[in-house]
Amino acid sequence: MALEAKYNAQNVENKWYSYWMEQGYFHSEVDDREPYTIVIPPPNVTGVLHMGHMLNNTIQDVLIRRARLKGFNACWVPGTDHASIATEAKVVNKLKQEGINKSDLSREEFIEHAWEWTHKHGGIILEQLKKLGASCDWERTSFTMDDNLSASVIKVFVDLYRKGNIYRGYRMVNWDPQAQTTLSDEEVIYEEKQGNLYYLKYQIEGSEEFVTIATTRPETILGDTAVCINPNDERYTHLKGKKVMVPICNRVIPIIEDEYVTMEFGTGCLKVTPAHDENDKMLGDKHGLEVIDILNDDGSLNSFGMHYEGKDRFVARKEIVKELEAMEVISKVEQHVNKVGTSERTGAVIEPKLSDQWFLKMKELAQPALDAVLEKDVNLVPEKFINTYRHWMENVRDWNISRQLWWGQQIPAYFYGDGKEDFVVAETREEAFELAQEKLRVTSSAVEKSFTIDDLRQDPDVVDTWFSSWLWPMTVFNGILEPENKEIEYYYPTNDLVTAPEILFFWVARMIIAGYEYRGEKPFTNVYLTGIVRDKQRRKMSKQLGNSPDPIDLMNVFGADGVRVGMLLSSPAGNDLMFDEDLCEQGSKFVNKIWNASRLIDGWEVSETEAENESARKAITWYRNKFQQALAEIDDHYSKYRMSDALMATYKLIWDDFCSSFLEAVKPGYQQPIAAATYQDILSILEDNLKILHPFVPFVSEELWQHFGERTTEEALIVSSWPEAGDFDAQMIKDFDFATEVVSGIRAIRKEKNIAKKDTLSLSVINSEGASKTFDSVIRKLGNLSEFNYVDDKLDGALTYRVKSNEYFVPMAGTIDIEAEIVKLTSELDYVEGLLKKVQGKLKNEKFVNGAPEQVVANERRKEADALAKIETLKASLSSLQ
RNA sequence: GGGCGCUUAGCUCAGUUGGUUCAGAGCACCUCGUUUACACCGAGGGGGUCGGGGGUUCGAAUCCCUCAGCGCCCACCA
Repeated sequence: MALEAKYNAQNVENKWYSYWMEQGYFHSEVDDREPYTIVIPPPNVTGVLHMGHMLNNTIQDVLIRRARLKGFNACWVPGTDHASIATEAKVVNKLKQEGINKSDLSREEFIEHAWEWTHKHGGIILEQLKKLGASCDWERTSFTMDDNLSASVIKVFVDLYRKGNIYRGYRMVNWDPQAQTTLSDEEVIYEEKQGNLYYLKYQIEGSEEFVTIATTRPETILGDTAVCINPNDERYTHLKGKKVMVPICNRVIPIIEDEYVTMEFGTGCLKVTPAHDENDKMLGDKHGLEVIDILNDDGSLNSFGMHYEGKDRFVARKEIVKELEAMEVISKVEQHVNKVGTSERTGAVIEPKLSDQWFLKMKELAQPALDAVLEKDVNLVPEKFINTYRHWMENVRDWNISRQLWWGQQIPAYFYGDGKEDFVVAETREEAFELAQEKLRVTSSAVEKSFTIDDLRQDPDVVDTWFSSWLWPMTVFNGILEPENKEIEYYYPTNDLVTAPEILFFWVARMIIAGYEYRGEKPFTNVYLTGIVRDKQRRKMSKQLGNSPDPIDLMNVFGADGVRVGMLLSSPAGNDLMFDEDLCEQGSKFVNKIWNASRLIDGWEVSETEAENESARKAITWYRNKFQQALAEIDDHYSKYRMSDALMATYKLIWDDFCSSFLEAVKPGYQQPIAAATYQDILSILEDNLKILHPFVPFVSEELWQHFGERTTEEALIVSSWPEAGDFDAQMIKDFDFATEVVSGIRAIRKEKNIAKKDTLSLSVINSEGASKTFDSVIRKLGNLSEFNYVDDKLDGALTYRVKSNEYFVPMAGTIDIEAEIVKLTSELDYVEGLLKKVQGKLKNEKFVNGAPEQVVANERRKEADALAKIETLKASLSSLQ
């Protein structure tokens, strides 16, 4: 059956994806081959596919498909992340719409709702990836809340605790009043916001005098426990040792001295609120100040807020300013831009808050992970991220790993008493009970008889989502619970990780840390950092802006292959991708081109008796060389993770060399059959083309591959082989390029003289020793020449053109525009004479002749000789015309 | 405030150690062209003082200095 005139992406894509799945080509099992492994950056389980995923997963699929073709045991592990904050927020929202508050539910009930939500929405994104053609090993699909993954997280927590890496600390943390949980430093995004700087007067105790402080957060004055000045500030020497009264609450607080205070900022007097500012906390610790927390967990003021109790911090701020104004203690209000931390997940303004949290010491753990990258044991692509990585790792801070949420792995700490230290950490409640009893035996004279296992209270918090995903490359192979199982030993370390630079610290760095800690080995060898997908105005694509096209729609319009090509056309590693649908259109045009070229071949009548055409034979030899040259380039690009360049090299090979040159040179005349031998070679060339196309355009390539041969299930393109690299004859390729230039000359004349393609012409060239005659037959064919002669002298009354130093003549039966010809030749003469002058000037320069390498000088001399010869010819031509 | 990076054709980007075919590619644009795969096409063409200035060198997109603009990361002086 002949190929359809129009390529139907939808049908073809569904057909082959199903076939690939049925045949189990995506599935990998441990065997004798060398493994090639990628673990997917797990998208949020309830997320939907966006353009970032498209870019990311297209790259991964290209890598995995090429590895499969290269004979590796290719394994791409898919999965999803439970995304504790994001998912919990969605579930809370959904319940709210049903009139249910989270606080009305027990933990178990809430978790049940969360699972329900997960099962309903989870995995949609993975189904969408299938449409893109992602050749993941779906049998290995993992979820960060799977039993064994959760168990791994608990095991690691306990282990790190016992090693002394995890501790519980009363520390300043980032509090999200909306989600009512803490966040890690990395989850806080600082945004510049226009605010006010209020100058407030605090009365000095036992005096009518005032001291003026500056603050951006007047509502926190109720939590003030000191005013701080710089001891070197001569303006305030008289204040030393004095006390001041906080307006409204009239609390008397000391004036303390610390060089931390910047004398130039504001008034040089700083109010100190240890409960609500990290630096103030530091001052408070240093000077032994009281800590007064004025806020509730939801961001409203508590009883220390006095008559503002119950009011939100921002409402309270406005109202307190009014009250202070009325009291006439505001001396000035300045416009002030400051950076406000907001929650990555909820967007709420975060509040520094003191609380008991779990922390992981990072400094020591980070060291091997830092060395790994600096020593290129783990390669970051592009390398510019090494600096960023180093900077972060060298200054890494302890990681707050507890979250006040229910959706996630509950922290395996069990409290048995009311004291802050009355807890034990264990994998199970039973184990915890034993430990607790032991501890009680030590601390109290007798174990309390009434103390039972049910009296243990497990810490209600869960661990940070990243505390589960940092184990991902290990846990997907169950490498934590069973460190010596066959799979982890075979697949780990994985090869390439493809992800966004935004999560370099959240995830990538931590995976490297965990890898070294738990396997003594890196989790992956190469990290390909993609850019951010932006729109034409360089805005980041986001739901809120509504500037992100729906990937599914795109694939419906342009086909998955087209979109894949579109994603890769302009996205070097680490560079943002300015997405434009035109790129996808270009992609689908490319697919169309491949399709039509195949249709041409498909339509030929093959004849066993037909003699081989010389032009075709020569073109086949040439293309095989050209293919090898391109393949070397493509392989080189791949080795450097230059995906766009690999694609572009493939694109040009197929479009320019294969379609425009090769097919034109081999195609039989109208309704002529093609020689069987020629045809077979063309088919094998087509097959090689499909192989290198497959990673980029898996669907159309498989469709054509299956069309042009009877393929058993073992012979599908997806599991065929990447072409072997081989030598190529560079001179032959140059000779062919020369031939196409000769053809271009003919075409130019046809155009100039309005001679149709179908009318044959005659071409003559002055016999020159330098020129290769290898592709004369191709010139004849592509130029549609009736004859192609070598002559000793120039032909009169013929149009002429030059290619390099050869002069070509096309005898014209009709008349030539002598005037125009003279003008043309004269201007060319001018140009060459100018060039000659320049070259000779260079050669007269002794510094150049003596200083430049011989080759360069020789090249200039050659140019000079060429120019002189050309001038000669031009002058001769001119004189013959005049 | 500290660190890193970028600036090459209208757009997105290549340009390895300064030197031959170094000023390039794709797209866009312009001209011409549909009987024999493809107008989702073909054949041609125009377009850049390589951000500005200075320096090193026989020679600079490439090395150095400086100025301007842009971006990212980290820190967070109320």
